[in-house]
Amino acid sequence: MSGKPNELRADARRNRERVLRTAQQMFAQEGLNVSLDEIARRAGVGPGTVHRHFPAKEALYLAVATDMLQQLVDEAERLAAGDDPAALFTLLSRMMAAGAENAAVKSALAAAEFDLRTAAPDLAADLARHVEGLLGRAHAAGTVRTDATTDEVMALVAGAFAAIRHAGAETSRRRSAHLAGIILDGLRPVAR
Amino acid sequence: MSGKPNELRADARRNRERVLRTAQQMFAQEGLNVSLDEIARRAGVGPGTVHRHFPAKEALYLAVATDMLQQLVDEAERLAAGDDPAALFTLLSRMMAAGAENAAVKSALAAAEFDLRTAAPDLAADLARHVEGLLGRAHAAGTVRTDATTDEVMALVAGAFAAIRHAGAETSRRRSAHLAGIILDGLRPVAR
Amino acid sequence: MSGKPNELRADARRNRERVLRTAQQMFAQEGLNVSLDEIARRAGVGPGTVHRHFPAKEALYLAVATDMLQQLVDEAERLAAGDDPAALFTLLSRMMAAGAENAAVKSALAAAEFDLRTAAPDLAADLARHVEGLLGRAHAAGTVRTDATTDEVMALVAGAFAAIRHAGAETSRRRSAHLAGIILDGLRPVAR
Amino acid sequence: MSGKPNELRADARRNRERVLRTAQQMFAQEGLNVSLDEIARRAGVGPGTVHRHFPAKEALYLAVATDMLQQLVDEAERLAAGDDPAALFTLLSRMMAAGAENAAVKSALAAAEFDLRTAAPDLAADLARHVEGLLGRAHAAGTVRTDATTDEVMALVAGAFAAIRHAGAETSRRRSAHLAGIILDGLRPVAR
DNA sequence: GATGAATGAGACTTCATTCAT
DNA sequence: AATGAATGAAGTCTCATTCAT
Repeated sequence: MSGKPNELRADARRNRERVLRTAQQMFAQEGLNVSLDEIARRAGVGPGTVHRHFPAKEALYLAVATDMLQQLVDEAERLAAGDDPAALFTLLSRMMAAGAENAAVKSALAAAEFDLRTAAPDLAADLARHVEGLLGRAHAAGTVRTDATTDEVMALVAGAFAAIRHAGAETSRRRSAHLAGIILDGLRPVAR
Repeated sequence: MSGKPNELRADARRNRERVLRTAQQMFAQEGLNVSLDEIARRAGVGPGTVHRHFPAKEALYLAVATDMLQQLVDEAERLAAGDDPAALFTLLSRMMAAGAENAAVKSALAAAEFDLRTAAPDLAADLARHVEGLLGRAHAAGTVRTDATTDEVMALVAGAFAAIRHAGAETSRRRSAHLAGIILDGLRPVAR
Repeated sequence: MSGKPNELRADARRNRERVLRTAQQMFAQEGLNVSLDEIARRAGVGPGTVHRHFPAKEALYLAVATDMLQQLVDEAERLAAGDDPAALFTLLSRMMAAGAENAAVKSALAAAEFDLRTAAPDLAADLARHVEGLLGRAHAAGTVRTDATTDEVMALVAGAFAAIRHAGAETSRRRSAHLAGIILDGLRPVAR
Repeated sequence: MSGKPNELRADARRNRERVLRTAQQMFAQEGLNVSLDEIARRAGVGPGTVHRHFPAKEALYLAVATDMLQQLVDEAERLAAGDDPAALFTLLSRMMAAGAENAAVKSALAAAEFDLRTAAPDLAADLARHVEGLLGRAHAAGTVRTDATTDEVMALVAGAFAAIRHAGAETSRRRSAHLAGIILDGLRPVAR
C-alpha cells in the first residue's frame, strides 16, 4: 500500500534484471534457440518467474532488443545535443564498437525475422531521427558523400556489425575498429 | 546392383535435389527453425526420404551452405583465370548482388553458429585463395588501399550481405548496388 | 488477542465470504478448472488470501458444496417441522427449482469425483434423514409409489438437476417446472 | 501406393483405436483432467502418437463423445426402421442402460462445457430426429403424455444418466433399471 | 492478515529421428 | 528407395502452493 503502483518490488526488479541480462548473454552466445528453462536455470530463478516477467518468448526477445536499442538512442541524443560536425562518425563508431558483443544478438534476432522497426517502432524512429539530424549536419559540413541517405547509413551499421562478427570472435578491438573504419571511409565524399 | 555404387538412382537424385532447393527457399523465408516435416511436405516427399539423403538436420544445413558457397567459388575461379585488374571489385560486386536471396540463409546460419569455414573448409579455403590472388593483383595495380587484408575483404562481403538484408526485402536492385558501392569505395586507396 | 480465538476479524470474514461467492459463480460459469489466481483477481484479493482461507483447492470445492447443501438442509428442516403430507413434493420441487444455478457446480463436482456424501457426511445424512421422514409420511398418505426408496428419491433429484441443466441455460422457469413435474409424476402411485 | 488413400495403415488404425478406448475409460474413471501423457502411457504409445491422431485435447474429447453418440444414433435408426409403437420406451431404456458406464464421460464432458449439440451437430440432429419420430408414433398410439416435447425427452435421458450415476457406482443393473423406469413412468399419459 | 512474487511439477504440443510397411 | 506412422526428449506455458514483504 506504499510506493508508486508502477514500481516493482525490489526482489521482482532484481529478478527481472537478472533474467534480462542472462537472456542477453545467452542469445549472444548460443543463438535464439536457447530454452527459457536454461535461461531460468542460469539466472537462478524458476521457469515460472521468467514467465511472470516475460509472458512469452517473444516478449523476452523484445525486451532484450529494446534494451540494446535504448542505449544507442541515449548515445545519439547526447551527440545530437552537441555541435560537433563529426558527430555522425562518432555515433557510428560507437554503435559499431558497442555492437561488438551485441551484434550476435542483433544478428540472431534478425535471423528470426524479428524486426526492431516493427517491435519497437518508437525507439527505432527516435534513433533514425537522430541519425538523420546528424547526417544533415555532416552533409552541410561536407564530411559525408551527398548521395548517402539515412536508411543507407543505418543499413551500413548493420553491415558493419555483420562484418565484425564474421571476422571472428577472437577479433581484437583494434581490428574491429579497422573494419568499421573502412566502411566509414566509404561514406566520405567521393572526390578523389 | 548395376552402375557405380556411388551414383544415385535417377529418382533418388531428383528427390535429393528437390529437398535441397526447397530447404534453401524455406530457410531464406522462415529461418532455420522450419521443421523437416514441413520441408518434406513442400518438396512432395515423405519425411523418411529427407532423412535418407540428409541423416541429420545439420547435414541439410551443410548441404545448403555448401551449395551456395560453391557458386561463389565457381565465379571466383572464372575471374582468377582472366587478367582484369579490377576483377576483385567485379567479384565482390557479384557476391554482394547474388547474395540478395542467400543473405537470409547465411545470416540464419551465422546466427546458429554454423561456420562455413569449419563445415566446408576446402571450399572456404578455395574462395579465400582466389580472393587473395585477386587482392594481390589489385594491390599491384594500386586500385585498393594497401592496408586491406584478405580476411577483411571477406568480412566486408559478409557486411554487405547484412546491409542489403537490413535495408529490407523490398530494396530494389539499384539501391542494393548503391550500398555495395559505398562499401567498395571504402576499400579504395585512402589518398585524400 | 481479544475476542474468541475462533472468530475471524471483520475484514477477514468479509474476504472469506467474497472468495466463496466468487468461486461459486465461476465454478458454475466456467467449470472447476478456473485458476485460483483468476478467482482471487475477481474477488479483489491476492492469491495468498485465497490460500489462507482455503489451504488447498479441494477445501474451496468443499466449502462451496457444503454451502449449497446447507441451504437444502435448512429447507428440509422447515418442512419436516410442519405436517403437510405433500411436503415431500414441495421439498423436491424446491430442490429442483433452486438447483438451476447450482446444478452446474454440482455436475462439475460430480465429474471431478467429488462426492458430497463423503466430503460432508453429516450434512448429507441430515438431508437424507429429512427426506426419509417426509417420504414415510407420503407413503402413509398414499401419495407416492410404494417401491420408491429414499436413495432413489435423492437420485431423482440429481437427475432433475441434470435434466434442467441439459435443457439449456435459456430454459424458462416454467419449462424447468414442467421437467421437474414429469419426474415427480413418475413417483406417484402406479395405479393405472 | 495401394489401397484407398482415405484408409489408415493397419498399425495406425490399431493405435488410434487403442488411444480412443483408453481415453474413454480414463475420462469415465478420472474425469477430463487426466493428462494426455497418462493416456498415452496406458495405451502403450508415445505422447506424439496421441497428438498425431488427435492434434489437440479437444479433438480427443470430440472423438470420444462422437463415438458414444454414434452408437445411440445407430440404435435409434434400427428402432425407427421397425414399427413397434413402444419403440420410444425401448430406445430410452437402451440409452439409459447403455449410459451406465458412459454417463461418467457424458457428465464429465457436460461439466467441461463441451456440448455435443455444438461439437457434432449432425449426429445430435440425427438422434433428435429419430427421437422425434418415435415420439410422434407414441403420441399417436397414446402411450405417452401429450405435453412432452422432443427436447424434454432428451433432457430426461440426461437426467436419468445423472440419477443412475448419483445412485453410485456400485448400483446394480436392476436398480438402474428401476430408476429409469420411474422416469419413464413420468412420461406416460397422466390420466389417473 | 493481506499481498503478490517465486516456485517447480506438470500440462500440452512440437519435431528430429527411427522403423515397419 | 520411398513412405509415413511412431517415438520420446524437450520446449513453452500454466497454476496450485509457498514465502518474503
